[in-house]
Amino acid sequence: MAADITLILPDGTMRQVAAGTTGAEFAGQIGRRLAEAAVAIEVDGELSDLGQPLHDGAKVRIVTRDTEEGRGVLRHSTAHVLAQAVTRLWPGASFAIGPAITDGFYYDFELPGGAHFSDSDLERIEATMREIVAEAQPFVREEHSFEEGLELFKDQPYKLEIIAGAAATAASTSSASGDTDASAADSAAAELLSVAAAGISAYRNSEQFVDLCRGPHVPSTDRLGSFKLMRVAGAYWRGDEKREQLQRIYGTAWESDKALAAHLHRLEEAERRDHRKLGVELDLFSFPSEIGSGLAVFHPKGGIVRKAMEDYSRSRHEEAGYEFVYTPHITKSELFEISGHLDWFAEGMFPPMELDGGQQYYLKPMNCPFHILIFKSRQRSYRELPIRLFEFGSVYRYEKSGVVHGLTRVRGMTMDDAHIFVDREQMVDELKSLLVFVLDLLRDYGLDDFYLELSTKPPGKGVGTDEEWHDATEALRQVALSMDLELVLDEGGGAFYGPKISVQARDAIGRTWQLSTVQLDFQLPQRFGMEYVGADNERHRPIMIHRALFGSVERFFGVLLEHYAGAFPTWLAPVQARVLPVRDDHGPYAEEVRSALAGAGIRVDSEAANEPLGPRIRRAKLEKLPYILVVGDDDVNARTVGVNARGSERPERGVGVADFVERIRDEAAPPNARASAGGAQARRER
RNA sequence: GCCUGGGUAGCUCAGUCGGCAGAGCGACGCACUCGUAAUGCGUAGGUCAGGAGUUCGAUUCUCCUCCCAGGCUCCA
Repeated sequence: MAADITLILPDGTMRQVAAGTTGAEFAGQIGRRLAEAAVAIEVDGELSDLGQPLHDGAKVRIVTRDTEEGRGVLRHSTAHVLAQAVTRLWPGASFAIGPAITDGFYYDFELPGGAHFSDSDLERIEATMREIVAEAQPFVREEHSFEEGLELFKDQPYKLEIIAGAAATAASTSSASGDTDASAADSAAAELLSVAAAGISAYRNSEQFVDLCRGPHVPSTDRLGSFKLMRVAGAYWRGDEKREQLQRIYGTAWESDKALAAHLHRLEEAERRDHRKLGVELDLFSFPSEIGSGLAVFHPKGGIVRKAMEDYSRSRHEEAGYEFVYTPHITKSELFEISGHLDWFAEGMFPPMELDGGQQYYLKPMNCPFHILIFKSRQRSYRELPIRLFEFGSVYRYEKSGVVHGLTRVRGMTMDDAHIFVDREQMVDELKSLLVFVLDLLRDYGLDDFYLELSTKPPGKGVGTDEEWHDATEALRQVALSMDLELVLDEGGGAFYGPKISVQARDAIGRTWQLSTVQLDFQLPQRFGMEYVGADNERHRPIMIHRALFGSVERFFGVLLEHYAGAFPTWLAPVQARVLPVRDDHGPYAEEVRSALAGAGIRVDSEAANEPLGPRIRRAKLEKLPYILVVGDDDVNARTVGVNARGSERPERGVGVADFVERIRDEAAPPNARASAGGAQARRER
């Protein structure tokens, strides 16, 4: 007898269902498989529980478990199960927030009596979670007033704080919704706040367990199961280092065991590529503890790779009109007083050393002031501009002990740093050619999947004229668009001294790295009183562009190492070919081949036949050499080599030595020196 | 900087409830002379991260320092 209601499907079609139909029932009417895959329903653009009755005229879309939204629901629901398991095992535990995150979820806890989780606890917790899943507990939504909420969670101090915050927000109705706090913890808490404005919602799994939450959730815990707890970590309440430090448990959850297994496999793959691990295995670099945290030494093989990277960069910079400069590693404090670094970057600097009767000297954290002094060393004319000063400049930054990480976050590094000084008219063209140059060069190193991020003027602050900001920002934007790359706007995210564009690269397994930055600076020229004499015979202030392509050589080395999983392309490989004589008496011929290759500029070595061929091949493969050349009786007779190329199915036999030299010589050359013109620049010019 | 967990041979890791330190791989030596991802035998290799304390005795227990990992905070 209930009248029908009409639902609007995503494709615009209408569907009549009985009044009071829930999302779950609606999904069931469309199909059993859809009902099984459903975890939530979007109603008029908002995610909602499947158990909610639908209203007339609702625009609905079933959210299935194998979509990002669906996984988010699964992960969030799994986080609740985690919290329940912890409260079962540790009665009296407080739980704070537990959102879904990329690939998984976490929940923050405080255990009674200052207890803490250990790794073995994760197994116990996971076992308890599986019990809760097996119990098929429903997720029941409850709506409460703030007063009821305070009573309901009276033993949960963190929940009380969230509710109190929500009540306060609700009270000041017009409070701006734009909290731009970026930390995950805060935004997770903020989401709870915003939906709680009219009271609070909670989800109850059992008599004992209820959690403050906006939802939606899966109908029952038995819809969960493809999860794994990953690790325990510390985290500050609300991301504030002055507040309580809670215990955070991270987990991952997926729509199926298969998807979970695939994720775990991806993690293993990433671990296999970890540059710290490869650095040891391939004997590239190390971090001797005698030197100190975050300070790397490059071994000979790493040195070859690094030198090849740097040499190529130098050669391209030379072509692009840069001039090379060299500056010292330490300086009197005066320089950084003028630049302002001591005002706003002192924490990131090593403490000063006191010399010459009280004079303070600092290790440099940046190269820019030095390059400015080179500019200022004599009077400059507009005819000289643009001036492009390049340096592989070593800088030292006092990174806090907890942030040092492999080669990607170090305390001593070498920046491929350049500063370009231009006048207003040149600025736009210079930025355009610069971005083209940056992307070309990165492509030559084998990265080719980029997106750009443009950071614009922070509201209410900023040195330089509006016109300068506008021109520079527009130039950056135009170039970004003309590169046919995705452009992400970071509105108002620029530094006060100028707009910035950064190049983000995706590596071979899809991770993104922030690499190059191009930063306009309207401030330092002013602080240093930089000038040039213009065509009008007046003095003018140049505009300064800071730019680093690699970021730091160390970091870029680490990125490339992971991108290639240690298998560097031939031109970067520490050893490009190894000659293996099959038997002792092939040794002299092997040496002849080695010498021919070495004479052609190839980095080649050989390994005598002290062992069977198999193990020697294996060793060379583990070292990820591009080419293994096997020489035996046939080759000695025919003046050939057997070529076992990295990545090829089967070795080639009977390749003439001269033919092989021709072939590898091209590959071994840097991209701009190849006969086949393989460089990105050459490709673009064709 | 904070939280938690670590540091044992070049690498990966056992082990020691406080009583002479172990394996595999690698290195080195000898034998094998071999056609595309692990030949055999043998040898060497350790201040159990460093320092202090407790103890008859400390790699093991306690404290401090250094270094590493995963997070949090930070990344101008």
